[in-house]
Amino acid sequence: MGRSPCCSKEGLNRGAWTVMEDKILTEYVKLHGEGKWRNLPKRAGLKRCGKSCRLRWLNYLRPDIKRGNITRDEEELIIRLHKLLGNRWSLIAGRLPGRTDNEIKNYWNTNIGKKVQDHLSQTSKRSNQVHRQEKQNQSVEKSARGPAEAKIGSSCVVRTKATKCTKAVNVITSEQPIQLDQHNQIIETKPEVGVEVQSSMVHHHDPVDFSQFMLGENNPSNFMMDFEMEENFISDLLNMDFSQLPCFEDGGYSSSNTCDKGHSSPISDHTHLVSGDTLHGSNFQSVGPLIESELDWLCD
DNA sequence: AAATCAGACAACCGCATTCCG
DNA sequence: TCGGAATGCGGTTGTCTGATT
Repeated sequence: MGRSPCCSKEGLNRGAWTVMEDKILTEYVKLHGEGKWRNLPKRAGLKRCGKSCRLRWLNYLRPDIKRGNITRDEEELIIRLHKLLGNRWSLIAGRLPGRTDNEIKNYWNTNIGKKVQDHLSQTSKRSNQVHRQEKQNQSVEKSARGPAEAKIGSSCVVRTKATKCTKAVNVITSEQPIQLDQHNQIIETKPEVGVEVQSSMVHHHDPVDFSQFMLGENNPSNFMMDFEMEENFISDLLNMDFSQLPCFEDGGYSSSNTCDKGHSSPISDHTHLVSGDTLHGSNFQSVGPLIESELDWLCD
Protein backbone atom coordinates (compact mmCIF):
# COMPACT_ATOMS: atom_id res chain seq x y z
CA MET A 1 0.00 0.00 0.00
CA GLY A 2 1.57 3.21 -1.12
CA ARG A 3 1.65 6.31 0.89
CA SER A 4 0.94 9.70 -0.51
CA PRO A 5 3.50 12.35 0.31
CA CYS A 6 2.50 14.80 2.99
CA CYS A 7 2.60 17.53 0.41
CA SER A 8 3.75 18.14 -3.13
CA LYS A 9 7.18 19.56 -2.67
CA GLU A 10 7.06 21.57 -5.86
CA GLY A 11 7.13 25.30 -5.40
CA LEU A 12 7.60 25.11 -1.67
CA ASN A 13 10.15 27.05 0.30
CA ARG A 14 12.74 25.04 2.15
CA GLY A 15 15.48 25.75 4.60
CA ALA A 16 15.54 28.51 7.15
CA TRP A 17 12.34 30.34 7.89
CA THR A 18 12.15 34.05 7.20
CA VAL A 19 10.85 36.57 9.68
CA MET A 20 7.84 37.13 7.47
CA GLU A 21 7.04 33.45 7.35
CA ASP A 22 7.33 33.22 11.11
CA LYS A 23 4.99 36.16 11.49
CA ILE A 24 2.41 34.71 9.16
CA LEU A 25 2.50 31.33 10.87
CA THR A 26 2.34 32.83 14.33
CA GLU A 27 -0.59 35.04 13.47
CA TYR A 28 -2.42 32.20 11.84
CA VAL A 29 -1.97 29.79 14.75
CA LYS A 30 -2.93 32.47 17.25
CA LEU A 31 -6.08 33.05 15.27
CA HIS A 32 -7.08 29.51 14.39
CA GLY A 33 -5.20 27.39 16.87
CA GLU A 34 -2.94 24.43 16.33
CA GLY A 35 -3.83 21.48 14.20
CA LYS A 36 -4.93 20.96 10.61
CA TRP A 37 -1.31 21.40 9.65
CA ARG A 38 -1.82 19.91 6.23
CA ASN A 39 -4.17 22.64 5.16
CA LEU A 40 -2.53 25.39 7.14
CA PRO A 41 0.06 26.51 4.57
CA LYS A 42 -2.54 27.00 1.88
CA ARG A 43 -4.90 28.85 4.17
CA ALA A 44 -2.21 30.97 5.72
CA GLY A 45 -0.57 31.68 2.41
CA LEU A 46 2.69 29.99 3.23
CA LYS A 47 4.76 28.15 0.70
CA ARG A 48 5.71 25.51 3.21
CA CYS A 49 4.89 21.91 3.89
CA GLY A 50 2.39 21.39 6.67
CA LYS A 51 4.85 19.27 8.52
CA SER A 52 7.38 22.02 8.33
CA CYS A 53 4.89 24.51 9.72
CA ARG A 54 4.07 22.25 12.62
CA LEU A 55 7.73 21.74 13.41
CA ARG A 56 8.48 25.42 13.19
CA TRP A 57 5.63 26.24 15.50
CA LEU A 58 6.35 23.54 18.04
CA ASN A 59 10.09 23.99 18.16
CA TYR A 60 10.49 27.71 17.74
CA LEU A 61 7.43 29.93 17.57
CA ARG A 62 5.32 28.59 20.42
CA PRO A 63 4.98 31.33 23.05
CA ASP A 64 5.88 29.05 25.95
CA ILE A 65 9.20 28.02 24.49
CA LYS A 66 12.03 28.60 26.90
CA ARG A 67 15.07 29.82 25.03
CA GLY A 68 18.54 29.84 26.42
CA ASN A 69 20.99 27.46 27.94
CA ILE A 70 19.97 24.23 29.56
CA THR A 71 20.47 24.63 33.28
CA ARG A 72 22.33 22.20 35.45
CA ASP A 73 19.10 20.99 37.00
CA GLU A 74 17.57 20.47 33.60
CA GLU A 75 20.61 18.56 32.45
CA GLU A 76 20.46 16.25 35.43
CA LEU A 77 16.80 15.68 34.82
CA ILE A 78 17.43 14.93 31.16
CA ILE A 79 20.07 12.40 32.09
CA ARG A 80 17.83 10.68 34.57
CA LEU A 81 14.92 10.56 32.21
CA HIS A 82 17.10 9.35 29.39
CA LYS A 83 18.36 6.60 31.62
CA LEU A 84 14.81 5.52 32.22
CA LEU A 85 13.22 6.17 28.87
CA GLY A 86 15.99 6.07 26.32
CA ASN A 87 15.69 8.28 23.26
CA ARG A 88 12.07 9.09 23.88
CA TRP A 89 12.74 12.78 23.48
CA SER A 90 9.15 13.86 23.45
CA LEU A 91 8.52 12.14 26.76
CA ILE A 92 11.61 13.69 28.23
CA ALA A 93 10.62 17.09 26.88
CA GLY A 94 7.24 16.65 28.49
CA ARG A 95 8.91 16.83 31.87
CA LEU A 96 10.88 19.94 31.03
CA PRO A 97 8.52 22.88 30.70
CA GLY A 98 9.35 25.10 27.78
CA ARG A 99 11.84 22.70 26.26
CA THR A 100 11.20 20.87 23.02
CA ASP A 101 12.07 17.35 22.08
CA ASN A 102 14.24 18.65 19.29
CA GLU A 103 16.15 20.90 21.63
CA ILE A 104 16.73 18.16 24.14
CA LYS A 105 17.75 15.74 21.43
CA ASN A 106 20.24 18.21 20.06
CA TYR A 107 21.56 18.97 23.52
CA TRP A 108 22.00 15.32 24.24
CA ASN A 109 23.78 14.64 20.99
CA THR A 110 26.13 17.58 21.31
CA ASN A 111 26.76 17.69 25.05
CA ILE A 112 25.66 14.84 27.22
CA GLY A 113 26.23 12.14 24.66
CA LYS A 114 29.88 13.09 24.51
CA LYS A 115 30.21 12.88 28.25
CA VAL A 116 28.64 9.47 28.15
CA GLN A 117 31.06 8.32 25.49
CA ASP A 118 34.01 9.72 27.38
CA HIS A 119 32.82 7.92 30.43
CA LEU A 120 32.49 4.71 28.47
CA SER A 121 35.99 4.96 27.09
CA GLN A 122 37.27 5.42 30.63
CA THR A 123 35.34 2.54 32.02
CA SER A 124 36.60 0.32 29.21
CA LYS A 125 39.98 0.51 30.87
CA ARG A 126 38.70 -1.23 33.94
CA SER A 127 39.59 -4.75 34.87
CA ASN A 128 38.74 -7.62 32.59
CA GLN A 129 36.07 -8.81 34.92
CA VAL A 130 34.26 -5.52 34.81
CA HIS A 131 34.79 -5.41 31.06
CA ARG A 132 33.13 -8.74 30.60
CA GLN A 133 30.22 -7.66 32.73
CA GLU A 134 29.80 -4.54 30.59
CA LYS A 135 29.71 -6.63 27.46
CA GLN A 136 26.96 -8.69 28.94
CA ASN A 137 25.03 -5.56 29.79
CA GLN A 138 25.52 -4.14 26.32
CA SER A 139 24.21 -7.24 24.67
CA VAL A 140 21.20 -7.16 26.90
CA GLU A 141 20.60 -3.50 26.11
CA LYS A 142 21.13 -3.86 22.38
CA SER A 143 18.47 -6.50 22.24
CA ALA A 144 16.05 -4.02 23.71
CA ARG A 145 17.09 -0.92 21.76
CA GLY A 146 17.77 0.26 18.29
CA PRO A 147 21.24 0.41 16.81
CA ALA A 148 21.49 4.18 16.93
CA GLU A 149 20.84 4.16 20.62
CA ALA A 150 23.28 1.41 21.24
CA LYS A 151 26.15 3.54 20.07
CA ILE A 152 25.53 6.23 22.63
CA GLY A 153 25.95 4.46 25.89
CA SER A 154 24.94 1.90 28.39
CA SER A 155 21.86 3.43 29.84
CA CYS A 156 19.38 1.19 31.51
CA VAL A 157 16.29 1.78 29.50
CA VAL A 158 12.83 0.73 30.48
CA ARG A 159 10.84 0.40 27.31
CA THR A 160 7.64 2.03 28.29
CA LYS A 161 4.53 2.87 26.45
CA ALA A 162 4.04 5.88 28.63
CA THR A 163 1.98 8.88 27.82
CA LYS A 164 1.54 12.05 29.76
CA CYS A 165 -1.31 12.01 32.20
CA THR A 166 -2.08 12.73 35.79
CA LYS A 167 -3.34 9.37 36.89
CA ALA A 168 -0.18 7.86 38.24
CA VAL A 169 0.42 9.07 41.73
CA ASN A 170 3.49 9.08 43.83
CA VAL A 171 2.28 7.64 47.06
CA ILE A 172 4.28 7.59 50.20
CA THR A 173 3.29 6.19 53.51
CA SER A 174 1.35 8.57 55.63
CA GLU A 175 3.93 8.44 58.39
CA GLN A 176 6.60 9.79 56.10
CA PRO A 177 6.70 13.48 55.35
CA ILE A 178 8.86 14.22 52.35
CA GLN A 179 12.21 15.73 53.08
CA LEU A 180 14.08 17.49 50.36
CA ASP A 181 17.66 18.53 50.31
CA GLN A 182 19.00 21.74 48.81
CA HIS A 183 18.69 20.23 45.33
CA ASN A 184 15.08 19.26 45.81
CA GLN A 185 16.06 15.63 45.99
CA ILE A 186 14.14 13.36 48.26
CA ILE A 187 16.12 12.47 51.31
CA GLU A 188 15.53 8.82 51.95
CA THR A 189 14.58 8.04 55.50
CA LYS A 190 13.47 4.99 57.39
CA PRO A 191 11.03 3.41 57.26
CA GLU A 192 11.21 2.91 53.53
CA VAL A 193 9.03 4.98 51.35
CA GLY A 194 7.04 3.23 48.70
CA VAL A 195 5.31 4.11 45.50
CA GLU A 196 2.11 2.66 44.41
CA VAL A 197 0.67 3.11 40.99
CA GLN A 198 -2.95 3.27 40.07
CA SER A 199 -3.41 0.03 38.28
CA SER A 200 -5.41 -3.10 38.55
CA MET A 201 -2.14 -4.88 39.07
CA VAL A 202 -1.26 -2.92 42.14
CA HIS A 203 -2.63 -3.37 45.58
CA HIS A 204 -3.16 -0.54 48.00
CA HIS A 205 -2.44 -1.67 51.47
CA ASP A 206 -3.15 1.40 53.51
CA PRO A 207 -5.60 4.13 52.80
CA VAL A 208 -3.57 7.28 52.52
CA ASP A 209 -4.13 10.92 51.85
CA PHE A 210 -2.82 11.23 48.32
CA SER A 211 -2.78 14.97 48.29
CA GLN A 212 -0.26 14.99 51.06
CA PHE A 213 2.25 13.31 48.84
CA MET A 214 1.83 15.11 45.60
CA LEU A 215 5.00 16.95 44.86
CA GLY A 216 5.35 20.22 43.05
CA GLU A 217 5.16 20.27 39.28
CA ASN A 218 8.71 21.40 38.79
CA ASN A 219 10.29 19.18 41.33
CA PRO A 220 12.95 17.15 39.58
CA SER A 221 12.35 14.29 41.93
CA ASN A 222 8.87 13.54 40.75
CA PHE A 223 9.69 12.88 37.16
CA MET A 224 7.86 9.58 37.22
CA MET A 225 4.64 11.05 38.41
CA ASP A 226 2.94 12.01 35.21
CA PHE A 227 3.66 8.97 33.17
CA GLU A 228 0.73 6.77 32.64
CA MET A 229 1.68 3.33 33.78
CA GLU A 230 0.11 1.18 31.18
CA GLU A 231 0.13 -2.55 31.39
CA ASN A 232 2.87 -2.61 28.86
CA PHE A 233 5.05 -0.50 31.06
CA ILE A 234 4.32 -2.49 34.15
CA SER A 235 5.05 -5.73 32.36
CA ASP A 236 8.25 -4.32 30.95
CA LEU A 237 9.30 -3.30 34.38
CA LEU A 238 8.34 -6.60 35.86
CA ASN A 239 10.24 -8.51 33.22
CA MET A 240 13.27 -6.36 33.63
CA ASP A 241 16.15 -8.08 35.30
CA PHE A 242 17.40 -5.35 37.59
CA SER A 243 20.42 -7.37 38.46
CA GLN A 244 21.66 -6.50 34.96
CA LEU A 245 21.75 -2.83 35.73
CA PRO A 246 25.19 -1.38 36.29
CA CYS A 247 23.78 0.22 39.39
CA PHE A 248 23.60 -3.19 40.96
CA GLU A 249 27.10 -4.17 40.12
CA ASP A 250 29.77 -4.33 42.75
CA GLY A 251 27.11 -4.43 45.39
CA GLY A 252 27.13 -0.67 45.13
CA TYR A 253 23.56 0.26 45.07
CA SER A 254 21.93 -2.81 46.41
CA SER A 255 24.03 -2.88 49.51
CA SER A 256 23.56 0.71 50.44
CA ASN A 257 20.07 1.40 49.32
CA THR A 258 16.62 0.00 49.45
CA CYS A 259 16.74 -2.31 46.49
CA ASP A 260 16.75 -5.94 47.41
CA LYS A 261 18.13 -8.32 44.84
CA GLY A 262 17.02 -11.35 46.75
CA HIS A 263 13.76 -13.04 46.22
CA SER A 264 12.86 -13.08 49.83
CA SER A 265 10.07 -11.32 51.56
CA PRO A 266 9.32 -7.68 50.85
CA ILE A 267 11.41 -5.17 52.68
CA SER A 268 8.52 -3.92 54.63
CA ASP A 269 4.82 -3.47 54.45
CA HIS A 270 5.40 0.05 53.28
CA THR A 271 7.49 -0.85 50.28
CA HIS A 272 5.51 -3.69 48.83
CA LEU A 273 4.71 -2.74 45.27
CA VAL A 274 3.70 -5.56 43.03
CA SER A 275 4.09 -9.25 42.94
CA GLY A 276 6.61 -10.27 40.34
CA ASP A 277 9.59 -12.50 39.99
CA THR A 278 12.06 -9.79 39.14
CA LEU A 279 10.97 -6.89 41.24
CA HIS A 280 10.63 -8.34 44.67
CA GLY A 281 11.34 -5.75 47.25
CA SER A 282 11.90 -3.02 44.70
CA ASN A 283 9.83 0.04 44.18
CA PHE A 284 9.67 2.92 41.78
CA GLN A 285 11.04 5.30 44.31
CA SER A 286 14.09 3.13 44.32
CA VAL A 287 14.61 3.51 40.60
CA GLY A 288 15.18 7.23 40.85
CA PRO A 289 17.91 7.19 43.47
CA LEU A 290 19.69 4.24 41.96
CA ILE A 291 20.16 6.27 38.83
CA GLU A 292 21.83 8.97 40.82
CA SER A 293 24.67 6.68 41.71
CA GLU A 294 25.41 6.47 38.01
CA LEU A 295 25.45 10.21 37.64
CA ASP A 296 28.35 11.00 39.90
CA TRP A 297 30.82 10.90 37.08
CA LEU A 298 28.90 13.63 35.31
CA CYS A 299 29.38 16.09 38.10
CA ASP A 300 31.86 18.83 37.54
C1' DA B 1 42.70 38.01 5.89
C1' DA B 2 41.51 33.62 4.21
C1' DA B 3 40.84 28.79 4.86
C1' DT B 4 39.58 25.14 7.68
C1' DC B 5 37.37 22.90 11.37
C1' DA B 6 34.10 21.87 14.90
C1' DG B 7 30.06 22.78 17.58
C1' DA B 8 25.31 23.98 17.81
C1' DC B 9 20.89 23.73 16.31
C1' DA B 10 17.16 24.31 12.88
C1' DA B 11 15.00 21.72 9.55
C1' DC B 12 14.06 17.62 6.85
C1' DC B 13 12.81 12.82 6.14
C1' DG B 14 10.65 8.54 6.72
C1' DC B 15 8.31 5.51 9.62
C1' DA B 16 4.92 4.70 13.37
C1' DT B 17 0.84 5.69 15.55
C1' DT B 18 -3.60 7.66 16.08
C1' DC B 19 -7.80 9.38 14.37
C1' DC B 20 -11.86 9.28 11.76
C1' DG B 21 -15.24 8.38 8.23
C1' DT C 1 -13.29 -3.52 10.64
C1' DC C 2 -10.72 -1.17 7.30
C1' DG C 3 -8.22 2.25 4.83
C1' DG C 4 -6.55 6.68 4.29
C1' DA C 5 -5.42 11.07 6.36
C1' DA C 6 -3.34 13.51 10.00
C1' DT C 7 -0.14 13.82 13.37
C1' DG C 8 3.82 12.47 16.26
C1' DC C 9 8.35 10.96 16.79
C1' DG C 10 13.26 10.03 16.38
C1' DG C 11 17.28 9.86 13.33
C1' DT C 12 19.81 12.42 10.16
C1' DT C 13 21.32 16.23 7.44
C1' DG C 14 22.29 20.99 6.33
C1' DT C 15 23.68 25.38 7.54
C1' DC C 16 25.34 28.93 10.32
C1' DT C 17 28.80 30.73 13.39
C1' DG C 18 32.75 31.17 16.10
C1' DA C 19 37.39 29.43 16.99
C1' DT C 20 41.69 28.08 15.29
C1' DT C 21 45.49 27.74 12.08
